[in-house]
Amino acid sequence: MEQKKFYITTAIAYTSRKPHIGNTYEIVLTDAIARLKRMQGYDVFFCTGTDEHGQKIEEIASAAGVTPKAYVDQISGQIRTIWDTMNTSYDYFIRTTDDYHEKVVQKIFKRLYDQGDIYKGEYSGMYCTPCESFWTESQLKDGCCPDCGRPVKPAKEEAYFFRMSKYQDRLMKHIEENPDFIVPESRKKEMINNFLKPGLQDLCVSRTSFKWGIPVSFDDRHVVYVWLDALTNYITALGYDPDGSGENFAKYWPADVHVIGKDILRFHTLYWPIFLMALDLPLPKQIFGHPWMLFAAEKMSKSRGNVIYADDMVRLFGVDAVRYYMLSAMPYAQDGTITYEAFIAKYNTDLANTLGNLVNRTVAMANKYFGGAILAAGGEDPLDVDLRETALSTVSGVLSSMEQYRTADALQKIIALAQRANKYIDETTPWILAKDEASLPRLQLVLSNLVEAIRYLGVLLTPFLPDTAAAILSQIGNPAGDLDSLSQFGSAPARQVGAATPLFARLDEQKTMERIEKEIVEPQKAAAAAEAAGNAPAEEKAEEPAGIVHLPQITIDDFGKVELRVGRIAQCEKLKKSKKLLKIQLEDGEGTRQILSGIAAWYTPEDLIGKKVLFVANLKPAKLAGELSEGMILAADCSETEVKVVFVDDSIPAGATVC
RNA sequence: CGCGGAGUGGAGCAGCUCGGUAGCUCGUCGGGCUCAUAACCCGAAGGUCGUUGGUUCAAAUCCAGCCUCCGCAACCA
Repeated sequence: MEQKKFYITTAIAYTSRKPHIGNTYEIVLTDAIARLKRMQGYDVFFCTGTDEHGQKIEEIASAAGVTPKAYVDQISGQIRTIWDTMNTSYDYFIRTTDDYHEKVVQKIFKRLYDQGDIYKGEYSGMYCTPCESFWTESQLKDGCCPDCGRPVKPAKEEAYFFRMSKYQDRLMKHIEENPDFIVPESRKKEMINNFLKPGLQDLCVSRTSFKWGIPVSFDDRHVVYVWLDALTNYITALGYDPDGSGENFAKYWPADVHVIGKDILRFHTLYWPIFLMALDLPLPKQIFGHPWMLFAAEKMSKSRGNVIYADDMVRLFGVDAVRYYMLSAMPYAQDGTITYEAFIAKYNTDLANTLGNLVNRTVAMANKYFGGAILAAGGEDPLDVDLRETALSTVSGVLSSMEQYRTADALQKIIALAQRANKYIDETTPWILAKDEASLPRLQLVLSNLVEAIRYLGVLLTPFLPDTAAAILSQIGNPAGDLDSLSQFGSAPARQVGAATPLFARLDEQKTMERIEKEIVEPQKAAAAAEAAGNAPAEEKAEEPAGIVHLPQITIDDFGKVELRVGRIAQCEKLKKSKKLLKIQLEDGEGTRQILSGIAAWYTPEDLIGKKVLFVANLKPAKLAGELSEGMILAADCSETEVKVVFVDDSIPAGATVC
């Protein structure tokens, strides 16, 4: 019998830091899909791993005083530990620093170069000489290097580029002909309208400005840059080799689905298929862009102090409780949220009250009334029939929801079956049946039906909550646990149930919140404080620090280079093409000059016209949104979300110098 | 007019493809039960489905405009 194969992947996790619970969602989601596919008889290959190269890692490692390799070894290990803690059943864990991967990426690069898809060109950007770093304009802070605060200058760097345009039409056609290639639907439109229609830019695929990467085999000043390295993990993990691939590659490629975060959809739906076309390989069947898990409606970020880590949650609540929240509380296409309160509520309602209590009360009754003996399910009372029908339709419902990877729908249906079973208990009132000798046969049948319904729950929960499912099946006497056994309600034979052991202890909200505060939040705050005090690794470098950032000292001469003057805002209008920019005509004492300022979120033109402000008069003009900007108006960053312009007294004439 | 998404009882979501009594979970109120983890079951209150107009016998659902949020892209000088 030939088994159908199913190749499923997560994105590989970047090893710059420990992943938070939002990052962990992806592996759990993918795991649930993979486990169900295995139950359905597929030969599943489930691949995950870590993405370990790049400038950022090089910098973090050097700040921490370790080699990049030592650093990524540590983080990759940490990530793998979390994946294991989450009880995920990946078949292969790839690292982009694996010898095999590096070797094949080099071969791929060479091949693409030889066949003309990769060419040598120039990458231009802003360069900070002391730091030896390129920055894009948007990364600059006040026009200076975001790292050291020193000025940058436009510079060019030799780089290799991939000719995206060549394959664009083929890709467009593929997307049109395969409506399920990109899901959800809304993401597909975004990709087509934003990138494909305007025309794809050629992609920079090498760098010379850092070393921590895979060297280009024929030009060792260059390392392979990000995506050509990272994306190819999906095929190198299977043993792909341009000169002859391994068995797994032949067996499993193309991927059936790449599960990824919506933020990297562009790379997976545009660049990756094009790379594959260039290599003359089949494209993956589907890219599934899942939404983000947010903490109380904000993107999780360590600097905001709102990070939740999966392993902390598992330590307090158990792995299946965390898996359950992720899989049941996340909407399909929109971002979902996690709060401790919501977590506790969901845990109590579904896991403790509905599911756990159902199993507990049923098993307790079976033991109490019949010493744990259970017969095969059956009965034709309308109540029995309804329970049976609900159980059977739950099976098909769960499977069809999962066809679209709708785990929340699937779990909701499973819980609904548990609710139906709880209701069946109320309807059949076993405790009354137990009082009359004559109704004991009926009682036995009722309990058998209940135990059978619980068996359905156990089997159906297996992909989502593997440990809990096993515990349920064990408590009801280890009946068959495969999907086929669900085709007939009552197929499980007579047996003995075990002891009634609660599956999920109910949580007291107040006490639990106190415990979370003490065991998760406080240690995290302490760690953050220690880090702010400066004795922690510079792990946080790329993100905005919590306190005031001081730049290096400058001399009076340095300051003298800045021409600060007072100007009067004569005219001001909103730029239609921009959300942030205001176009200002400024009287500078000699005439007027045009300045663009990114303060549209806080000021309307009326607020500003006639006001006097400070501006930098000798800033090199730049083009913003196609408009010339000849200077910069000074404003104060009051908080992350508020900016205030520094107005000056009206008695100061326009053109006056500030020193 | 860059592209896309969202706006449904106090909270979180489903329904919209294929128009026809607005559904689920939590919360609130009332009732029932006692096998069970103060759990379970039933009932009730609570929504003119962002707004304005249009199509239709009929619109949460289709069409157009507007308002408010969000994401992507872009340019916070």
